[in-house]
Amino acid sequence: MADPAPQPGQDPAPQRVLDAIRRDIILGALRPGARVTEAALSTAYGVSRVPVREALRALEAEGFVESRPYAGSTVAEIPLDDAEDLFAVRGIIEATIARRAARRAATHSAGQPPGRGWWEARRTLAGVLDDGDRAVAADALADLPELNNRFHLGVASLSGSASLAALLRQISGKIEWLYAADVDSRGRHSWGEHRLILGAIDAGDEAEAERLMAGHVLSSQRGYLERFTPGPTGTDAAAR
Amino acid sequence: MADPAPQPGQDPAPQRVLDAIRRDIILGALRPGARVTEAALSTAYGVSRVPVREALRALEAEGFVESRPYAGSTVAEIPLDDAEDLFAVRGIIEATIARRAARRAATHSAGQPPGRGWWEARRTLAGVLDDGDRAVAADALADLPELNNRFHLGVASLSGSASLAALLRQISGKIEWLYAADVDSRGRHSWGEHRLILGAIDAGDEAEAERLMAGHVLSSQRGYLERFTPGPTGTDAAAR
DNA sequence: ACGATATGCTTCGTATACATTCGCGGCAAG
DNA sequence: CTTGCCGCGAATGTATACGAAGCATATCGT
Repeated sequence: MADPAPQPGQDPAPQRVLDAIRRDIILGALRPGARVTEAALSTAYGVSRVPVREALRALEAEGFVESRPYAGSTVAEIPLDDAEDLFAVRGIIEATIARRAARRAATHSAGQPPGRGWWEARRTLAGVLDDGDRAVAADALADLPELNNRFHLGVASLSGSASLAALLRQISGKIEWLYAADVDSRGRHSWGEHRLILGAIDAGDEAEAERLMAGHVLSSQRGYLERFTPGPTGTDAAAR
Repeated sequence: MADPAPQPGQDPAPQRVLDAIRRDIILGALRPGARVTEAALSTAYGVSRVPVREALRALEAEGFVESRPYAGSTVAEIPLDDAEDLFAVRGIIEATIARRAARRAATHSAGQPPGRGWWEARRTLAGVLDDGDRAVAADALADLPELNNRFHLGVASLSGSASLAALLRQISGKIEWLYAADVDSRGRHSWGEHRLILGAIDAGDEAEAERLMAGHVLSSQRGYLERFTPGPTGTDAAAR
């Protein structure tokens, strides 16, 4: 069947609201400390208060807003002081994910059938890499952060671990928040590493995949710290 | 003033439902794959469907249930295959938290005023340690997992990093799920280490706090693996 | 002038009612 | 006998309405 109307057109609405609010927070449209009221959001997005409530609850679980009963919700503070530690944790998570993905690829090469969504994830990943290469060639650096995110989430899908993928999603959002308005930063210099990582995964080389991913995240961290911390001594460079 | 009504009686209700459902999942009352319907939960807990929806959305963010639009929610699978990796990631997070807590304690000792909730968290932690010692002395091992959890979350509060605390909460829930019905396992042998850790934190010894916490988590992991994996070779010991 | 109390508004929490969609059983055609 | 289609039932998604709790401000008394 060609699925005459299988496309729901758009996600169920709480999802859209959730993504929209999170995007507004990450991109700075909603500043930390700002009060976010249900009524305002519901009118802004043209939905009822119930979906907004669910979205706020999810945002709270993700750490983007803080709520107190009967006291309302406010946008949380950007975790500037946690930058180094967040990068360190992300490094471990991503490296583990890469290793798991490589292991799974090796298992599949041995003849065992891959999981249900494996081929789909693998194909999506290939498309992401091609899109990224095109964006780099066209100097469309504004698209890179989004593609970068999709690449790393794609590798998480490849790893087959929902737990690790969820952790990555959470911490990745925080780090994206750190980059804030600095959109065109994670430039082309690290994009090329993606192909190497995926190559190691496809080859089933666990150690190499883990090593490459760890270095990839580390270079990202280096780029961030060089740009945002005042002094190299790194005492308390908090912009707080 | 002495806060005439500091005790709100009970948590706001969505919170209670959330904790109750999560507890049912972790303790096995709700088995993986089971369908969880809003109506059933609302009647079971005597609340409306809206708070149940919020709880389900939060559970989904935490990875305990999986939902598809218009298709309902089901209890997720226990991430048995992720045990090792989850412990590894948890080790990094907890060690980082311990180091941060020690750094903060050292800063405070230098004369700077602690954050708002610091003293409260520190006092709570002391109480948890005492309660745990009493439980150990009375052979009330059933209380230890809960106290263990409160200790580690307390240290997270001491670290002052909401981001790391949120990550710990998430991963800690997963690991608690792994232990499942094995309630009286994380026995007394590792409880005594808590006091050492807190001592290093109070002394402001970052390196020691980090080292002790890493070893503490590692011993917990050892205990888990020894109990649940069939063979020492560790091929594919998945109970799947 | 300062503080405590009281009042009003805003916001959250909950319940009820209606629209939309998915899954499944039955039925008919090949 | 298999296969495709159709209709029904149940559960989810959404909207609206109402009661309860906090917070801010204003007023009154000392």
